Amino acid sequence: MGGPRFEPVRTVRAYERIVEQVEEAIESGALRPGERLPSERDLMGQFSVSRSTVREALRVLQARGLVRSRPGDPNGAEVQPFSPAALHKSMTTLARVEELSLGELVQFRMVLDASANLLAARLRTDEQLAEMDAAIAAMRAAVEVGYDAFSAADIAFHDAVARASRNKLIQICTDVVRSIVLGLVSGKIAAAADREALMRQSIGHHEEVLAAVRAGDGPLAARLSRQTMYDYYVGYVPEEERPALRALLE
Amino acid sequence: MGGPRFEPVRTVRAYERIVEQVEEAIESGALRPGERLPSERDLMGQFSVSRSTVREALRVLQARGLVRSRPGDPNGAEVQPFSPAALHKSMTTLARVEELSLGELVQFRMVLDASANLLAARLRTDEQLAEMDAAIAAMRAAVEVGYDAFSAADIAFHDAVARASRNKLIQICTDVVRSIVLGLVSGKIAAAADREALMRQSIGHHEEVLAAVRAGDGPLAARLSRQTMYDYYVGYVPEEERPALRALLE
DNA sequence: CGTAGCCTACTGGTCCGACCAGTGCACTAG
DNA sequence: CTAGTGCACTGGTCGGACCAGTAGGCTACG
Repeated sequence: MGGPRFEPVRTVRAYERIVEQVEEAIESGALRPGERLPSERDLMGQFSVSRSTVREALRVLQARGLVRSRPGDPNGAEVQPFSPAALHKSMTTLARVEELSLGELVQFRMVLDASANLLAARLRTDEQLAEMDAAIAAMRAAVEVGYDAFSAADIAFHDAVARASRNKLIQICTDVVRSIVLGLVSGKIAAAADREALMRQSIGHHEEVLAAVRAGDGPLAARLSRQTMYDYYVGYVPEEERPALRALLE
Repeated sequence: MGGPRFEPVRTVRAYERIVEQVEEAIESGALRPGERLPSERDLMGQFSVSRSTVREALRVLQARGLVRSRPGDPNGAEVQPFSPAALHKSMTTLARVEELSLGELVQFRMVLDASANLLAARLRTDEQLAEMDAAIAAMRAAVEVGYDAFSAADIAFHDAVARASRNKLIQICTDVVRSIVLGLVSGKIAAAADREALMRQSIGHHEEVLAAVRAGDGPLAARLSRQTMYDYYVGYVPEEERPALRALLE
């Protein structure tokens, strides 16, 4: 006590510092999507490391979704536009190793979608309303075509609402969680005997939601959207998880 | 048209298949946290690839937070328990490259925290209520100590609420987004001249929220928690973003 | 003169062999 | 029985090598 407070030295791997530098360049905007990194052989000169080290750094950057390399490309790795792929990957991992239940996922979707509708009722433009109209029309047309087309139109509707919320975080999380949920249940829905009735019911619910959004009644839109999602998925959620879902419905 | 529909062949890198196999083993539970992978030199034998390839695969797995290697460790890489670190990383990247505004982040926290409170009002145990009581007591005690202690107690309160919601996704996303927000504003709060008044006001708000949770009034708890967060952060949100935040307040 | 096709100079993907600084464990000397 | 010392192994890094693939310039043909 009393002496100088030494901090434990942290050994930093060479490849980590390369990752940091490139990451900083990308996140600060010095490197924009579409631009190219120098070739691996150039980079080993610039960083004064071996190619193995450069490559390990590039692997990490690629795993984070920041760059992409293609064999034979005369240019170096390409800086990628942001995509939620990495977010999606880690959330999917989370869902598997933490054993996220379908109930939790659906509950989260109810929360996000309701919030998106609440905001959309306030902030939507007429153009976005038209997109939602078009999506519902597509849903109606898709009932005859098949579940895949219906699901695509359904997604388009929810995406339009999410965009109208003007919150990118809501948009992206909605997208990520939805794809995980659909990965779990889409097979079951497609195989359900009464799927046509389900689809028609869902369309009616979506129309009610849209009417509330159009009228600017955010709380109503939020409540209806929660109910819509509950009705659509409750059949696939185990009995014991349903009360937690219903807790969101008042 | 009419001929057999060929699919484009996707060349799969060797290291990717190693990643897939190890990932599968971990996510399926065949490899549990704390267990060790074989050494890199063993793995090159098992997968019939060179060590460089093994190492690139391990770098990817490490970037995803699934394993961790330590130089000198006589055992191989250690399988890690899930941590939201990877999720945090990709969301932080998202916040930077997509230029997520503080307004969007705070709005998202309002949504998550309100939902957590809504659920907590229904599902909380007496033990969790006690934790929330303790956290508020700590907040009160910390006003004299300093902002860091206050912030820690504040986090403890919100964590207790999130746990009481019994939704791991809400817990983790709350945690991740909160740390990003605090990274943006904690310096400003600590330097604010009227921070003591802000802290006292915040404590009062938290007490009201807790009372609603204790009474089982979910909608009230949700509304109060939104207001609490709004009041706490609105000073740091640009004027033009505030209407979107207020849209959540009715 | 225009174009089809080849050639070359690169790229990234993979392999090999080597060295170093650490770590844990068994063995040994006290 | 313990304290200390090697040793055998680890991951981190290096350098060189080869391969398959690509793009773009060059050539030769029409």
